[in-house]
Amino acid sequence: MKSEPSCYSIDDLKREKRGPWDGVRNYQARNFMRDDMQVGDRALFYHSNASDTGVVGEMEVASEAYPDPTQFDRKADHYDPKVTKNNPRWFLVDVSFVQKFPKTVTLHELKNDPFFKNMLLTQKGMRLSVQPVSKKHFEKILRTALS
DNA sequence: GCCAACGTTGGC
DNA sequence: GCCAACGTTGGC
Repeated sequence: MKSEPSCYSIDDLKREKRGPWDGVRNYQARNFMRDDMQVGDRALFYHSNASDTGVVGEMEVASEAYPDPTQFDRKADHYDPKVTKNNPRWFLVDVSFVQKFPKTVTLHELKNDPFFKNMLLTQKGMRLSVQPVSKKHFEKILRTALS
C-alpha cells in the first residue's frame, strides 16, 4: 500500500497506531481493499515520491472494508461530488501499525533482484497504489529488511 | 520540476 | 463506442 510520506508516512502510522487508509480514488485499488482484504492480513507500507522510495514497514488490516468518509466531505481533498451517502463509490480498510523496518527496502533493490522480477510493483508503468503481494515476495522483503 | 504511463471524461 | 483532451501518479 503506497503513500507519499509528505502526506502520510510510516511514522505517522506508528504514532497513531491505527488509521483509515483513505483517499484512494482508483477502482482497481479500491477493489483490492474491498474484495480481497481480510482482518488480520499483513500489508507492506510503501513510500512513494520519497527521498528513499521503497518499502518501509509492515502493517495489518484492522477492519472490513467500509465507505471512505472523505468522499462525502466537501472540504476534503478527495471529495467526490458524484457520490451520495446511499451510493458510496470509494471504500477503504483501517490498518494498524506492526513495525517500521530498520532499513528501507528500496524500489531500486527490488528492481535489481531477479527474485522480484515478476512482482507487480517492479513492472514498468505500475502505479497502482494498492496491490497484492505474493507470500514469497512478502517474506523475502521482510527478511531483507530485518537482515 | 519534468514527463511517461495511465486513468477518466465527455463530445460526437 | 471511439478517442482526444485532460488529470494524476510517481520515478527520476
